[in-house]
Amino acid sequence: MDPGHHHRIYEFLESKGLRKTSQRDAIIEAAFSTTEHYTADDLLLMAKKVDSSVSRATVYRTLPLLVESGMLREMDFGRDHKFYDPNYVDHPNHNHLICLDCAKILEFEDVHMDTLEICISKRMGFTPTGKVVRIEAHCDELRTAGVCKRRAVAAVA
Amino acid sequence: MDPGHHHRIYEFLESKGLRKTSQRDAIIEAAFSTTEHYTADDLLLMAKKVDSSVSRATVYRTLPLLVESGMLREMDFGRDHKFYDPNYVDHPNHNHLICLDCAKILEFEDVHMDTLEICISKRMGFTPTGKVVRIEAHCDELRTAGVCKRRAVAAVA
DNA sequence: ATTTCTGCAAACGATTTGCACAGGG
DNA sequence: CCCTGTGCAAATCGTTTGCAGAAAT
Repeated sequence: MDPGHHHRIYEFLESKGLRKTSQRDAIIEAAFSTTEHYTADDLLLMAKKVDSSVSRATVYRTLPLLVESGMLREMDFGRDHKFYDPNYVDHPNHNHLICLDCAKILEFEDVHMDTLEICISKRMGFTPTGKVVRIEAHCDELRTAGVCKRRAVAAVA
Repeated sequence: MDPGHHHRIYEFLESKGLRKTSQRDAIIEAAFSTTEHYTADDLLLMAKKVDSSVSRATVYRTLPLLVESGMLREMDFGRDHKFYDPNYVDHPNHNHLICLDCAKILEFEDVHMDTLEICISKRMGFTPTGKVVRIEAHCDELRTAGVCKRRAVAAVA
């Protein structure tokens, strides 16, 4: 993973008078070692592989910090738990398309969407700071060919 | 409220072999007596005003039915609890703009947004069934005039 | 009569928190 | 040293569920 993530996070922590610890280090390393979305519990497992002394409580205490730093995004996919998305650092304006057939979550960026966000907000008398766009859809390939080759390819498009 | 809501819901319930009860009646009446968003607990309070025998359990058991019927929409506003939106019957494609200054939730419809949903999905090889768009923004009037007259006007635009 | 519904209260499960000790500055 | 961070286990709180009686068909 990009070690720049560590830098940026610790800059943020330092600016808040917070300390560098081995547990936070492990959690941060785990948090940005993937481009997949994960739950708090997923992250606990990943962080434990780096440093087995990491506890669930520390993960739950660190997550809000990562979110506040802007490096990690909390997501509501309408499921039971909260998910976290580490891809906003590299793609700050990306959106999600959820395949109803295989439950895969695809990410996409779209300039028109971003422009529209601003136009609509202005029209209503607002200045937007961000948006959440989630499209739910069925896979065409599955319908026509009976198979969904996409299952393996859930990355930023 | 429009009594047609009752009809449509009971049609749905009947089609599933479920029964018409006074508690469900009270909950349905409460659920569509407003255009505001509410939580399960809010709905319990509203339903109790109609029929005080309604219990929290029944509200929680009825909500998924209303959602499944398509008359009510479950919403994640990124807050603690789930919210429910009764306005999808009349405005099936509406979206939300959340004012970060007064926390009011404004609803809006936009054809371009709907078109874009389809274009983006098609481009990725999908056929969309729905979308969730949430814009977070600051009120211009509050910034320039120091007051937000909008606080009283949270309706479909 | 049969089956679904209901209220109650207990259970659930993800997240939060109080505490006493560990460890960074 | 001082003060923040940690693990543990208990608490929290919205939501779900088992059960025995009530109501619908």
